Amino acid sequence: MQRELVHTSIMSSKDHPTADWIFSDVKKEIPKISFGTVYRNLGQLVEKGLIRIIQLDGIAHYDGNVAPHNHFICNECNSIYDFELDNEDFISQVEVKNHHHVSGYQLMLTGTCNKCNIN
Amino acid sequence: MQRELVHTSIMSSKDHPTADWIFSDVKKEIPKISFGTVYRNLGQLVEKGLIRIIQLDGIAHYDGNVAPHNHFICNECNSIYDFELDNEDFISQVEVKNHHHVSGYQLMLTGTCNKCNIN
DNA sequence: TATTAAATAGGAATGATTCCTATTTATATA
DNA sequence: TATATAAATAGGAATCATTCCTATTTAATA
Repeated sequence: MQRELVHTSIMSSKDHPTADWIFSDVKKEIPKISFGTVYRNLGQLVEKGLIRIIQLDGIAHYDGNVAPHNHFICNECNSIYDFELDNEDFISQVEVKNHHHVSGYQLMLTGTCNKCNIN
Repeated sequence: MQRELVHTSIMSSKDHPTADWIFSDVKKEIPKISFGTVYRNLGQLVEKGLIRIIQLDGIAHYDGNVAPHNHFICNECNSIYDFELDNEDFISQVEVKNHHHVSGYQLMLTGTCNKCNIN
């Protein structure tokens, strides 16, 4: 089943690949795979909660890490780094101050990563 | 100049309108305006820092509020609310722990807004 | 094995956005 | 003011990621 190949492709790439990249990658194993199949399986994997989708400048990236975490995008090398926070008090802040009920969030920082940042 | 009309259209809409919405809105004043003009002017306004762009499910929304603030998206009515935080210690957390240099960020919470949330 | 359901390839269709070009409008300069 | 130059525009074609459609293949089940 191609769905598993799509899944392992995402998991093995420690990056946050696009549908296009995944397509090319899986194609190495199954040359006849089609774009439709990749997208359909990506959708199903997202629905099952096995992967996450990250919209970046209007194009979708996929993330095999479904544990709660955040993303840092380097403006120079365009790498996407994961990071975790010690406390996420902004959730309770918003619930208390604005009386919304928060069920999810996405935090994305941008800047220069430690590799590009030549101090 | 149409650029100003595009700008005031965004400012007057207290929402976070899409290019499509802005196009329709400005069209009321200038029926001959084209999509190309709207997009070109939106791009220039973003470049000048007069508006901000928010990517949401792969389509661009525009925000006339350029002061630092965050967004809450209601899953039920799809409204986008602005909110501010008292402290944003996640920036220093990431700079200290991951040694990246942070120059900007985007925080987006999702959930049920106080209007949809019938307690 | 026969029957039914799910998955697939391939390509067409869609929709947001960008690009291109001839024309119009604004700006600067003599 | 008249003229040259630059910026802005309309309109539509082109692009690109994504979705949709359909005939065919594969898997699951009785």
